[in-house]
Amino acid sequence: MPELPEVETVARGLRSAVLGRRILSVTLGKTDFIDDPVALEEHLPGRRISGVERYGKFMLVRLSAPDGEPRSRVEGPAPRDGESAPGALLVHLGMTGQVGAIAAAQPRKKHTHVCLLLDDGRELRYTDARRFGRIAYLMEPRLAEELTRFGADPLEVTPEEFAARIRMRRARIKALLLDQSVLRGVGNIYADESLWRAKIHPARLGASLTRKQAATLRRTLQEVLCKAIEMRGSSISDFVDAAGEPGEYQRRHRAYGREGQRCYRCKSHIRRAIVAGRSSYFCLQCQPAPRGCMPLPLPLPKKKNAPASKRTSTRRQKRARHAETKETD
DNA sequence: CGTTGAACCTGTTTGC
DNA sequence: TGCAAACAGGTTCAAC
Repeated sequence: MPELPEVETVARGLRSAVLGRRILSVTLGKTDFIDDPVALEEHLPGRRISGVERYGKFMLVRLSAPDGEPRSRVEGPAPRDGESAPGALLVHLGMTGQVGAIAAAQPRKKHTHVCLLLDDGRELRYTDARRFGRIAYLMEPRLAEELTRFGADPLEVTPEEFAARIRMRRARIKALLLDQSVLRGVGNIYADESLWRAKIHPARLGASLTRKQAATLRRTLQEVLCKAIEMRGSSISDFVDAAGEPGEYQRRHRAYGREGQRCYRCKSHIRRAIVAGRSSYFCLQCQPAPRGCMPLPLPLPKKKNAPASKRTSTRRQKRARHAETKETD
């Protein structure tokens, strides 16, 4: 789940927690999700954390130039000391990645695979049970390259550019929203939430959106993302920020994860279907399906003896979620 | 160009 | 009660 708002929340937390700290040493656990583990061990010790930025769902932990070594002037324009320079740690949280700084003496949680000992006695730790995340140490030529494959920042994109990126495409709008080369940072939750608010069905083709709909979608997407950042992200299962605190935006969800519950606008029931290969939640009433995808089927067949008629009857509720969907506008 | 499905990985939920 | 299949979802890649 870490999408743009969650990553932004973590990045902010990290900024206030470890900015300016020097890395003394590196300890690694499993490394199959790290581009070049040896590079971490070789290049991080001695460097200071000079900045933490978010780029889509990535965090960029900027590192100051190594300062033990007298940087030779002849090698070209050396970056001003201390400022973002030659290298950065690219961190993607995947789905279960967590980062935070705590006293080095504290026992490490299970699945902690990267520990950076800092000069204040704490450790910056990366924990990721599923290891869907990614960590890479990249130096400037390659870093910039790496970032070129991403699309526009959803919070910065102009109405014109947004429309251009969506309305010329024949792919489904849901697929486009999730495509990091179209927009960087949107994931399943905020795609569904913005589509619900814009009253657009996820299976619509990008090219089928009117200018007005594209404009509306851009606006609802930005509203949803901004509000989510304000509320420190959505904690569906295990997201926590850099301080270990969960977010609150899950209380504002109107579509995501609400299958079978009533639509906040029209009181019909929220449905779920697989669109663009992902579970998608929407209100068929508010978000009319495009022609020819009427009964967009679910993941589906469990048994073949089920009396095919009672798909609307028994709906087991998740009471765990009940308390969370309450609202406080 | 687009879509689909598999694979990666493991904790949690669901089903029998 | 217990075990196993299903699920979850970000990203990439192969296949159609």
